[in-house]
Amino acid sequence: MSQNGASGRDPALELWIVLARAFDAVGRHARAQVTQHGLADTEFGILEVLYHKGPLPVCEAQRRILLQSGSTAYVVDKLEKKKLVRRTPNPRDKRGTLLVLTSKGRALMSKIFPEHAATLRRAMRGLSEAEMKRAATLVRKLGVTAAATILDEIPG
Amino acid sequence: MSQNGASGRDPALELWIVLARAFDAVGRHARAQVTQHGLADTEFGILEVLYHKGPLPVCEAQRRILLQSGSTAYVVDKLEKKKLVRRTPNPRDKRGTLLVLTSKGRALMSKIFPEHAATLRRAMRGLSEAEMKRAATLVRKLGVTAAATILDEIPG
DNA sequence: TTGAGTTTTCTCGAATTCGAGATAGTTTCG
DNA sequence: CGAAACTATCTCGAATTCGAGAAAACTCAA
Repeated sequence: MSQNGASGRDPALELWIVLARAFDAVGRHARAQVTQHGLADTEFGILEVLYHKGPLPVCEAQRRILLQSGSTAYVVDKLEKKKLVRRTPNPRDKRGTLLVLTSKGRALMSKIFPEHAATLRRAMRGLSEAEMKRAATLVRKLGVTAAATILDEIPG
Repeated sequence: MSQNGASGRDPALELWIVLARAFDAVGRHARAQVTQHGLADTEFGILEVLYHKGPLPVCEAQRRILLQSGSTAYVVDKLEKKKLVRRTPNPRDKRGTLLVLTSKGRALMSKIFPEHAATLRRAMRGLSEAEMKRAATLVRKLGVTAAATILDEIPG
């Protein structure tokens, strides 16, 4: 997303750079772990939502993993081929499709997820719990307000 | 990178999710701005380092934009075709190549960069300056320690 | 109820990124 | 010095992501 450079004295610029680096570094930990089990991080992302929330429409899962619809279809295809997820019609909305974890998928997640959580704790052990919470509060606020204004940019 | 879900009561998990969302949201602002000038964010990233640091070896620029070497070559090719950057031999190290901004590149950046900074300030106006600084301190610490332990993961 | 506007999902081609070499040059140190 | 290990860059094919439609279904106000 562009990092770098003469961040200098602009707090926004500096936060942006720092955010990108941290996201990248922590992401490498997460990716390395998940890859060991033959999953891409986006695949893991979908399995994780389903594991915790139960069956969901594709669009709902998509929102969580921050991919466009085309990419999501691609990832779901892969999960279906691996028999980790099944597409079923959505009775509530005939446009939609429900994603359901197969028992194979659930078994895999119950093995992987605890490892995943441990990996993240390890990756973040530079911060105390209190610091993590303070960081999360600030960064959440940042994300929420930034997301709320995305379309006000060069609007019409 | 996988976001989502039952973050629940694990501060590390929660911070990870929040980080991903914020990075995505702010990134959309940045990308939208830069795209208006016909640049991809990775292209902008390289121009920005050169703009602020002067000529640099490819590998140096690469470190800043968080891409692999193959992707970096691809991006530099595009910048060269657009006459924004020139590859020149590196007298210090005959393996390497120096990237130099052309005058066209410098002119472009002197126009775009201030806008870019303004865009980021706007994207982040949900936080006060003091909050940005506190966030940056925490997130920097997170990034630095996470980066320092990447290879200790499932090592040998 | 009808139709304009929105939402969900998928397809497809193009753009981007990765990752594994290959090559050439550098460094280290016995 | 010379071998081994490392670094910088590029190439190339494969994997991934995007983005723009298209088709079907839903919403809701007049």
